[in-house]
Amino acid sequence: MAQPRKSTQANRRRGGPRPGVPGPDDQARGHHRTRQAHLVEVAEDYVETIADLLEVQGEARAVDLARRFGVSHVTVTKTVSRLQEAGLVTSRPYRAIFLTPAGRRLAAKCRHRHRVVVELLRKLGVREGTARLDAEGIEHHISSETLAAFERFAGRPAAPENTAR
Amino acid sequence: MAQPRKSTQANRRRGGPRPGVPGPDDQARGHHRTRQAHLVEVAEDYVETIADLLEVQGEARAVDLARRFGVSHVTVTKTVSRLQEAGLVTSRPYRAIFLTPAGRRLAAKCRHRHRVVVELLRKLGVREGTARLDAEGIEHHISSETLAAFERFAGRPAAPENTAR
DNA sequence: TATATAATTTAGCCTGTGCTACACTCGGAC
DNA sequence: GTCCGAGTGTAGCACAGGCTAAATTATATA
Repeated sequence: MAQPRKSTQANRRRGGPRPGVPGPDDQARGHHRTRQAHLVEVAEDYVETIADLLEVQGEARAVDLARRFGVSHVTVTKTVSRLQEAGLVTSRPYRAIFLTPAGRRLAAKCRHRHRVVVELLRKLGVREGTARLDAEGIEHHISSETLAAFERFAGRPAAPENTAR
Repeated sequence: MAQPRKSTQANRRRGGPRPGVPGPDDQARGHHRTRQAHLVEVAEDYVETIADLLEVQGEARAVDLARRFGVSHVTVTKTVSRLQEAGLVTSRPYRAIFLTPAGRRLAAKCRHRHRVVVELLRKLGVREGTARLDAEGIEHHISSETLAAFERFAGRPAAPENTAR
């Protein structure tokens, strides 16, 4: 009932064999996004979508966002009020939702990043629809360094066969 | 106090001008990951890390996972018990955590995907450390089609100038 | 003007993921 | 054989982000 235990626990305690493990700390830094960063993702998705709606139909309503995100309007309302506290959007009772300057800045940044990701995927041969879908998930996890790399690649003559541009 | 409203609501009701909007439904499909898929992400992160630990030190303990993820052991315990219910891991009180066959399969898949993403980023000129960090976020959001595209690119003579391979 | 309908708000519930504090086991060392 | 400390478990809290149901408001139209 206590087979594979002995050695390892002692090892850990004495700082035993930890060959090529990434190391507890920098791994933690990477994964620490798990919770905190999720809030950022949500914020980014919202401001991006709100910006879209504002552009297309002049205003963004909770019900529009709910349809876009596939959630109930109640969920949207709660999230929007959090974003309002964060200073990204403005909303008054029974009125549409608009972006603050900070919200507009964030939206612009997200949009650009989103476009870059889509273009990269397209250049790699991913179909339009899939590219858009995947980009929505990927875009939130791209550092500025990676974004720059994507821009370099996407903004180029591209791969041999896709010379069509 | 009610300027930009009149027209738009009427428009929406009558199915008015919705120029190039992605359309409520397919957008929703894309964003619907927001909640449900987060569970998948967590599961993937856990099995991947557990697989790592098993390989390196023969067993995975809650405290190791907690250190890796930068969370408390309590959080790990709760998540692990959920994963156990999902049939991905096994764990007995005061004992180490192991993977079920399903967990091993998932871990293998994630690992491969992770490696592909890192390689792609490297080929695009992203530094090793950044590539690993970004890959952790990106890997959960790439479809099989995109994965295939990444593999094609990462496993090829690469771009014109990088003909070194 | 009155009313019907769509949108919004509010209240209340659930689950996931995080925490601290405290109790308990297990294994190794004395 | 006991005891100490690291690792685990449990209780209880907070908050994000889902939901339904019921009440309220705004707008367009009859």
